[in-house]
Amino acid sequence: MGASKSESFSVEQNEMATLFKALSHPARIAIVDYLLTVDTCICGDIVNELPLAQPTISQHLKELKNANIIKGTIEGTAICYCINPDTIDKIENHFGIIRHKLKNKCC
Amino acid sequence: MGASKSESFSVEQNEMATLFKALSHPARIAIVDYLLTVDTCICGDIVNELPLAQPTISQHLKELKNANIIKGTIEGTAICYCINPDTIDKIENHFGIIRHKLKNKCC
DNA sequence: TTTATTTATCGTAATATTGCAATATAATAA
DNA sequence: TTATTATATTGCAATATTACGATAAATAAA
Repeated sequence: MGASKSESFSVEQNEMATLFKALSHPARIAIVDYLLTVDTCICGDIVNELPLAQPTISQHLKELKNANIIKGTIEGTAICYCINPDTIDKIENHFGIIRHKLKNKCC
Repeated sequence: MGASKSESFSVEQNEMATLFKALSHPARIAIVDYLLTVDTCICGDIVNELPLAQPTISQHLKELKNANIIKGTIEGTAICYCINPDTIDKIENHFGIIRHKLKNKCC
């Protein structure tokens, strides 16, 4: 094997797993961190900030975009990236539910 | 290649990526979900709840344990699992920081 | 048009993950 | 001791991820 048996789980479970997978690489965490340090949406100079080659960054950005964690808008030859607050809300909400359910537990 | 260049990123970035990786599989989300549906720590009958073989579940539990998302205490021949609220706090806090930083952004 | 700039895609090698049968380990019960 | 029960480990095949050089595509500037 090697492939996940994703069809065995609920849509919600797969959705959350997909979101977390998008955040499961230090380079992608670093990209999100960087997007948060600048005042406005930046026109992708992320390549200069991270110790990875341009095609690798492009690939990581694609994954973050596919997971709706970031948005990219074309600005001439460049692309402006920013974080999608809706997806952050979604994840926060997920942990809010976990936190609430944990209140009734023994630990 | 194939291996992550984790040494190129901060300890915090690697820590968060490791946490998210542990949650990046639907089976592991399902395990967390299940642990939240029962009133007390359950003595691992998770195998009966999920459509995966026992060694596969054991492997997923190991990954959740390594990431400190769940704790397991030996109870005779069985093991009682429960969610580690400290790690949930850690993740919630991470998104709290993101949320706070997003307040000053254009989007 | 030609050239430069920026980002995306292709191809591929190295490595990691997933899943499970078989087997091992550990604790309890008979 | 010898089962029995519950969980872990090993080994392996199938698949996915990561990284990057080479190259393509798209837009802007000269």
